[in-house]
Amino acid sequence: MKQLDLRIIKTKESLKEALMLLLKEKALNSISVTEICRLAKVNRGTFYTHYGQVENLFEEYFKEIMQNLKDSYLEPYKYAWTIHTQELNPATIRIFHHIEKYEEFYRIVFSKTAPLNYYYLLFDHLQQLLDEDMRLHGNDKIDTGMLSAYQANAILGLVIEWHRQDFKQTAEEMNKLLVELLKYITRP
Amino acid sequence: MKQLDLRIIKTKESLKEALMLLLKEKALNSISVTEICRLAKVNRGTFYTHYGQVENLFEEYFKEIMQNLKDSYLEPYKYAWTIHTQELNPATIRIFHHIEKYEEFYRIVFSKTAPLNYYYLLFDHLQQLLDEDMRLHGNDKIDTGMLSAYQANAILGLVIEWHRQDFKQTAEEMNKLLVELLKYITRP
DNA sequence: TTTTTTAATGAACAACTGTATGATAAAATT
DNA sequence: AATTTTATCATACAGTTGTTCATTAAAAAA
Repeated sequence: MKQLDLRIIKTKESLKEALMLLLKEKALNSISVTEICRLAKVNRGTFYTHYGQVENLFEEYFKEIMQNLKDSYLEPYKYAWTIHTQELNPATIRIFHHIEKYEEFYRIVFSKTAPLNYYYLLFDHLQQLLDEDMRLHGNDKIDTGMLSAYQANAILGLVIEWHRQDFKQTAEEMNKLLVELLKYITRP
Repeated sequence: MKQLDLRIIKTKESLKEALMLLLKEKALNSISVTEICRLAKVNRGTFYTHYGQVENLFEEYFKEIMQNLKDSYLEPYKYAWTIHTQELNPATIRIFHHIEKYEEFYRIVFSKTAPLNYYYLLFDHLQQLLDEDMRLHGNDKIDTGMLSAYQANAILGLVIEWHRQDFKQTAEEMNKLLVELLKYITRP
């Protein structure tokens, strides 16, 4: 009967809370283990029994956001899109709104110093969503795996451009832009 | 009359050489400043007067490869492609061969721990090449900036997938794959 | 060649890293 | 409630980091 030790839960919560506080002040790559432990009032050795480095702690936060991405996809629609229903599938439509909602988080994930791993993880989640959606509603004669990979790339490319332009567009505008681009590409 | 001090050149060369040696043994993110300086027989303080961190030293190597990417684009064709001349522009055709040539380098650049910054730098170079090519040979009624950004994303997405599959395809196969994908996308 | 400039050096510094220890106390098990 | 398990703790260690400073020596300028 393996029960989760309450001490572990408390320690992890303290560490996460400390990291969240620090992230509002400084960049992820400039936050030290010592700093987190001081703020969390947790022994430094204890940090190392759970996480090897600050990034591993951040990844727990990452997983939460990814779960939310998936959840928001399963939720009934509630955004202000209208025209794109036929042109974009639900997973695509929602990704921009999701990112808009967690802008602070994605500023970290797409910052210059962030490890490429976050990009890969995000890619995997997005591809999976697109792939599931295609198999449910799409043409089943095509290789959904390859196509979802290509589409995930296209969308993430657009998201990166969005980030580089400091998220100045709204999520709705990004959806429109994607539709325009697809129109241009598919009708040369 | 600002002349480049010979001592600086020698120091930088030693440091670079040491980094290159270490990169053959271990990952970039596990190489310490101390280690490089020990091997290069350069004082650690001297390292810090030129570079703030190991990544900055690596970026000099990065610039070299980017220069080569540009050079190889200006060179006359010498690869074994035939069919794609009408379907892909020269910059696109060459990128896969270039990456194949410097596979070792790109394994580092696309590794999970590599900072996203390398991706951004590579993107910028690629986009510039595509944009130049479009303005020379392409339709000048369209927004080449936006289009080159989209194309650079599509190609880099494919390259990332290539890396994740351990570069098992040849550069020529990657060109063919891109042509196939574009065909599929533009003829739905 | 001599003088001037300045890059490289060695040494020292506080702070952080990653790891290991036995002691303590909180939780789970009986 | 008593016992067992184990997470956390304080402490210590050698090694790395990033910085500073006076000294040395190599290069550039005169």
